[in-house]
Amino acid sequence: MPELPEVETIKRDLQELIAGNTIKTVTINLAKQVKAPRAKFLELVQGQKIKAVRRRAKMIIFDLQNGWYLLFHLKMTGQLIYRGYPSVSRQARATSPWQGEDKMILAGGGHPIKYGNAKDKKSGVNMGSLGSARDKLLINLPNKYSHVVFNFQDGSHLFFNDLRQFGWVKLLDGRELEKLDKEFGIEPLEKEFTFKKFKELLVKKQNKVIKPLLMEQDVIAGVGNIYAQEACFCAGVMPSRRVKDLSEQELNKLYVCLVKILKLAVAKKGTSSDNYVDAFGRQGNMVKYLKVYDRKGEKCRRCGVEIKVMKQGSRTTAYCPGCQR
DNA sequence: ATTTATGTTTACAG
DNA sequence: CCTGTAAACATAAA
Repeated sequence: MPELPEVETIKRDLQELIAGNTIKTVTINLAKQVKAPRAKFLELVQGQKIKAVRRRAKMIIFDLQNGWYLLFHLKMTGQLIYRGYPSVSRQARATSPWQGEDKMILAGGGHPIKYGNAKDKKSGVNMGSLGSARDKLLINLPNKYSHVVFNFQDGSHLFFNDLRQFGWVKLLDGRELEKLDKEFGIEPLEKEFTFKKFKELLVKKQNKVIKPLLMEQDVIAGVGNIYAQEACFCAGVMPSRRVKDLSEQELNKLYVCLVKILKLAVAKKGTSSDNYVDAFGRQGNMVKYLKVYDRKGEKCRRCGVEIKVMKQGSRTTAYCPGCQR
């Protein structure tokens, strides 16, 4: 699920909460999501302090004290949910809407889990009977999707949940991290992402179709299906256009729009729907600002024409026939 | 009951 | 090189 803005949101909150924490033990419930031999993983991770939390593309990186790096990819449905106590972070206590009660705070986030009325076999809890989004996340941790759990020295926990089990956690040394870093493109929220640079990158791919191109991780890192669609709408460009047919002005609009939308999405703590909760249980608010994504059949907020969809590769692209040329 | 779709990425076939 | 498709998996909606 999460694209750059959602991963950035999770990263910021985790940085605040667990940087400085020491991992006492790790519980691995589903070994295939840990891309390292179990013994090696435990050996190198348990007892380590987390020096910092970072993001690259759609990945979260923990810098460990011993020089190794923990790398998470949430793919479609992964979540990193932190459950701790107010004493863990004074600032977290001050800003969490959930202080008091059982004295726990929650942070992290990820894909919404629509529990519907399914029963959690592990706990026997009927998820449909639960009320708020908070209940759904808090009550049942670890739940049947908690495939890896980091238990900190101070008694708090970080749950790596993943309904569809596509996500992973890796353990890399410095050289491997550097190598991986090179496989990804430019970070669109960094200073070096100028229009000149954007144009340079795209011009190398003259024959490509613009919307899927925006999602290519080795060109621009972190842009996924939602924000690529939104950038095309904002620029008034049909997602099926080829780079070679785009004017200078259209390229410039795409650049300005992409940066603007990503920044807005980070400020709004990402896109969310249903019972999704982002860090601290606050809902991401970006969904209000989406113009085409998930709006098939609805009227364009700008021109009133009905939003249509097309398939590009295996991904759905929504667009406005009135606003996009 | 069956089919389809899902915010990701990779592998593979042509 | 490019393109498109399936596949990893679970769930909800159609």
